[in-house]
Amino acid sequence: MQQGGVLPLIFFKKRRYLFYMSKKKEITIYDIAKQLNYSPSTISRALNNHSSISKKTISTIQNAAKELGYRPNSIAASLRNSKSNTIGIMIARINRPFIASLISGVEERARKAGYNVIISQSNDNYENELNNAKALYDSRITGLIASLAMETKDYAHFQQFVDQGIPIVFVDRVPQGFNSYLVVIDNYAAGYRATKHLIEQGCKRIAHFAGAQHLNVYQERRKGYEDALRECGLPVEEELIVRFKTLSFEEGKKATKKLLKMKNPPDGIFSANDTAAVSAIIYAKKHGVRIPEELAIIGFNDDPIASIVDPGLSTVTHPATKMGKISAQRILEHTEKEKDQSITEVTILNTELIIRESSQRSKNLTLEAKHTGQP
Amino acid sequence: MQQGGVLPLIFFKKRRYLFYMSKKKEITIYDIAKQLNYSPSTISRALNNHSSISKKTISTIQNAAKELGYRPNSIAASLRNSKSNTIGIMIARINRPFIASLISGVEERARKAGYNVIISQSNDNYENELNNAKALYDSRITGLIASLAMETKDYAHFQQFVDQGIPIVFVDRVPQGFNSYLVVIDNYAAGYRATKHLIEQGCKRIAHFAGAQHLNVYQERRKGYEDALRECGLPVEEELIVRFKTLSFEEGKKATKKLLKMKNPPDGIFSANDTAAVSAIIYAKKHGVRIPEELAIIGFNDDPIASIVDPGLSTVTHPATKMGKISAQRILEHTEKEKDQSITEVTILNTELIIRESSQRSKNLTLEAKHTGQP
DNA sequence: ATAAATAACGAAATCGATTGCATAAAGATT
DNA sequence: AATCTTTATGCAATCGATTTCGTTATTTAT
Repeated sequence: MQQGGVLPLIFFKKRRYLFYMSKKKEITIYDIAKQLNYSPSTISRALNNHSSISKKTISTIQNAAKELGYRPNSIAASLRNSKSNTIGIMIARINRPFIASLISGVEERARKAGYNVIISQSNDNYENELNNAKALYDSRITGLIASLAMETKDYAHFQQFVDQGIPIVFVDRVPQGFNSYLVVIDNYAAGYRATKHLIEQGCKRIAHFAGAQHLNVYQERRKGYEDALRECGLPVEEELIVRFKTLSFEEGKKATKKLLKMKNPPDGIFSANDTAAVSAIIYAKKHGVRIPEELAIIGFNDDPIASIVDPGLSTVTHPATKMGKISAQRILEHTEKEKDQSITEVTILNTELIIRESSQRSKNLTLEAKHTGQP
Repeated sequence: MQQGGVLPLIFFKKRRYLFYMSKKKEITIYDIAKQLNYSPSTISRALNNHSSISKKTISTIQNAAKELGYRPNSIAASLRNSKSNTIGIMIARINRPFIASLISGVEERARKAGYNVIISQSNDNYENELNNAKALYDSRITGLIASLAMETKDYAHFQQFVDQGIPIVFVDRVPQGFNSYLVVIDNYAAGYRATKHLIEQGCKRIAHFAGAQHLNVYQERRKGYEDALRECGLPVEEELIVRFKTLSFEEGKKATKKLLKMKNPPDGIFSANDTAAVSAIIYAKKHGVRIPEELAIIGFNDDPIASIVDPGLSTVTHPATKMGKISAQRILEHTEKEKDQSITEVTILNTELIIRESSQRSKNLTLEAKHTGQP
């Protein structure tokens, strides 16, 4: 749909003789050893500031290393140590705001500790997830950070990591009954609060855009929604719970259309993501339904579009970057302490309701508060 | 701003004895060799379908390998081959729609070829970029795909890759005068067309939100803008060219405010990105300026927010995913053919204007066309 | 002053896969 | 039958860093 053809141009520039001779020789600890008349063992130890090497020798060697342009070969070290200072990430899609921020957090924390980050995306396809698991395993990653593909219902492909003592951190979309680290938000509480908020705004018939129910995140959001209704004495009506496959823009439009056509249409929608919620706003607006007066809407994730759509979409913030950082942290700690993975440790992060105009019926927010932050 | 505290819970589950004994032993080619009474050489060759091994032996060995649960140790192979089947990515920030899609494209293409992808982000900081370059270099990546940090004006840290024959593909934000592969769009043409479009819509005083001018992308967009004006007999006025530092939402707001306050305010804006353009739409709307009638606006990138803001933002599409795929492809080809890098090969991708309501003065688009695709 | 302890460093094995060279056996050639 | 190929496989070195186990000096303790 976007982009067009490809116009390949070629510019020739002067060729440098160097390139045709050979690649510049890599300096190894053996080269340093020869140069300084030390053994490679000593060089290695000196470069790692080992205590058994005298300070003088250490500085001599480190200086020489710098002088010679020595660069450690981390692959060799990885082989010897049989681990690679690399954290693997398995997610469904990189180009989703939440995931991109998550990855960003992982990368930031990991790199600070001298780790590399390998990414792999499944496009929500189980088969891909399986292959990616193999590839990451074969790369001898130090730890795995994973958020399940939509299709994934079986977790056998994660066992290989456990068998090798490689820690796994599941984030957001997590499996059930699999020993690992979990980093999640309290989806139940968030769903509950979002729904409660709509009720407080006077909604009596609240619909729910529900995601695939075999995924913890969507199931829990729905449960929170239902319990909030029950607790406030409102009926849970099946016809108001729309089961989405992917919570896409298109699906959201269709769902909204169907809901608005009902003889007794809802006066509020809690959507399990922002994309569908925004499509509801746009569709409703287009068809003359006033938001939030006739239809109050709240989403989930606080994607950039939430603050841009008009009226601004109320939503639940997802501390994506922080989740990434914590996930990386779990791996690092685990590795440091050489813990085993026969325990499940759960980290639950707080979410926050962001109330914008799409659900605010009582008092009006100032216009200034409307578009905060930079999308 | 988002998220709150952390609630760490711990669930203990039954411990499995296995974990306390030892990690499951990894199967190597030596194990297979012993099992089948072949030499490791033969095992290695058989697993790689080497022609000098008989078909019978190959199938025997491959079956045994599967049976025993053999998993190749790619680190060992990397060491021996002194390259790692890994493509490194250096970008400013992962959580930008364009970049995330770019990475997605790289990952997809690379993984298909059995390559891993390591990411590193500089946060637009030169120092970080430098360190990331070192880290990636030390990881012995097969090739590098890089988009420059905002601060970067010196390219010496890329020379180490060249010296080792490691191909570099610069994408989008590319350096000048550095032998490498380039994958870019025609920013000049895009800027020209975007501006021309505004002129065709009747704009006489068109402002430009310009990005940092030492970066090719922003410089070229500006030049396209200026040449379009000149060609149509319109004056290029310095006071209408706003020099942004980061093209952020906040900056956009400030710039719009300033422009609208002028005694002779502009009737059109060509923004070098969507974020700033969207902020202009929102600010202008808020202050009663009619879009596009009084102020026509066009952005750049086609971020999701562009199709969500109301009125929809006209913009220039950036074939991000495709650029990523092509970049990966360049690395793969280079590696396959063992080319040298004393040539600069430029791939220029087409962009397309997407006309939405923010710039469409003459005929109205149908509402249906307004929100296409899923953001 | 002599045994004991410590400091500083080296030799060599190791991690696992790859590959140039050698070799043995079988087949082809004259 | 002797020579030459071809086919199929093994030997051993190699990639570069790490680490165990020694081996020397040198210092401390008795």
